[in-house]
Amino acid sequence: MQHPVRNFNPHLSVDCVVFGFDGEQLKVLLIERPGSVQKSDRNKRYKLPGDLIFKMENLESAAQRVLHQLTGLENIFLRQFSVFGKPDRIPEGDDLNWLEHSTGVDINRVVTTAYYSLIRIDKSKTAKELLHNASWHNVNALPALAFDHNSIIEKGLECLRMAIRFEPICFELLPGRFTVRQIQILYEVILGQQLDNRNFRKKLLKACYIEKLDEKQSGVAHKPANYYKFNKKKYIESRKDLLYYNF
Amino acid sequence: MQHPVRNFNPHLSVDCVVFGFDGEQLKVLLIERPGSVQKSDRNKRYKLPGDLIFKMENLESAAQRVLHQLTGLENIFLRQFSVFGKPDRIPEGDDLNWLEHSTGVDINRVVTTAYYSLIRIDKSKTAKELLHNASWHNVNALPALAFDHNSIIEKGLECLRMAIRFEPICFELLPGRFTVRQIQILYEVILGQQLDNRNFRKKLLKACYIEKLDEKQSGVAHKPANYYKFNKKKYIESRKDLLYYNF
DNA sequence: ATTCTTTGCGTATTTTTTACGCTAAGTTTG
DNA sequence: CAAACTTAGCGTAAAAAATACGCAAAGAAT
Repeated sequence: MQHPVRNFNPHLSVDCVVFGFDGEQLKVLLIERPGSVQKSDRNKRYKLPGDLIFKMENLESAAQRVLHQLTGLENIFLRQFSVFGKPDRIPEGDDLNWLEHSTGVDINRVVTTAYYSLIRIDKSKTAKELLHNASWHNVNALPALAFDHNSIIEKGLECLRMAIRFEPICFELLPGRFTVRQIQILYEVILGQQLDNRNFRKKLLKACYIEKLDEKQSGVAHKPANYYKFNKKKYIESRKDLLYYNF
Repeated sequence: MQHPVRNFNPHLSVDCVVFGFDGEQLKVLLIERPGSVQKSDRNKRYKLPGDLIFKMENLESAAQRVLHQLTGLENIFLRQFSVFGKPDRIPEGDDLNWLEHSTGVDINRVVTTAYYSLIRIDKSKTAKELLHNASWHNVNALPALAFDHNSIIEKGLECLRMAIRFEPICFELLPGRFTVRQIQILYEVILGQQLDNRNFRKKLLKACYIEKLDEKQSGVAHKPANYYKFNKKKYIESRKDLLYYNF
């Protein structure tokens, strides 16, 4: 990823917290920094996928570019959730050295715009990910990361948690067809709380944009579940005049 | 506001969408740009309060600084809601000229971090605001603003609207003591919808952090209403274990 | 054949929301 | 000074949603 230096804006970057769901746990995609990392950094060899942006590039385009290079996917679900711009967020020393060395620019401070991204783990091209030393990590058991990337993930998770309470964006994490249980586990993992399966089912299926398919699971060691799919069009329509507030 | 140029980071700014509530309408605080604005800009002479940030300054501190200078208030309620960083967001021509002239720096692109801020209109020092050519404008009838500031306000309003659905931050817009009706009107203005006064009251007063005071209105042409206050401590406590999700 | 797990339908109870009716307490009007 | 007007604030009845469970059914595993 050594681009011609003159095209980069050395002050601006994007970082992506890429969430994935393997059916059991919520995962985050991390990059292992190559090469010149010294001893003191041994326990910080992972970082978020991200990059400086080109001089004439949109922030969101930069995020899409990073993710496309990493996973091969296009039009990934992305949501900007915060900016991290403390003057000292890239501490002097190894991290700064590494960054200056790999970009070839003197850096005063880098402000990074953070996005979270939801992808279907099975869709992303594992080969590509491996090419970039990327790997999936359980969001509840992350290593110490470079820069302030642990804080970024934490905040991203908080925003995701907030978001799924009011819009069913978690379908972005599931395959096109899914069972009720799959969604329930996903909700349980993100919210960090067990839910009653019968009540969850009732609540979910009341939504007009969850459509029952004519397909069933097979090969599972219990009664096979029906598959459903998410109808985005109906969802958007149903939100047209939603009023709601709480104290 | 002509600071010594060398202390500024010419690539980074903050802009604040300052909301206020006058009892009837939601207002936004706008600055009238002084001096050298040419004819073609006549209809864009207003902008959001904002500034470039100092080289070693935190983003949020910069926002607080801008608002302190403007209103005289400290510890203002601030929430970062978005970054605006399109390469062309400050169009060439008059706007860029104005900015380059007033900062004395060649600017490639300025990424601005946008905050919305909630203040009690009566608390802000009107004299200071006038000193900075600031004035309150009805959020539903804004003039054409400089740069992309109209979009910034629009997005800020959207975020505020989203936020008040789940946390009662709108108390930041009201005086320390208030009547049920005042809050209701505020909700109606922000949500853009009329609400039934009896049901609104029930819903509001069920919240344990709304405390009835021993004071009543006087001098109104109808039955005087009781005053209430918002107990922040109780609010925070009550949120400790709130689980909630919707489809 | 028995056990085990999850599915998926159902029921009963409580809580919340919604849609109103109506009296009370003040000011303003005539 | 009484009547009109306005918002406050309590209440009720019906509908909808949330909660807490029971339980039979469909498969795989033993």
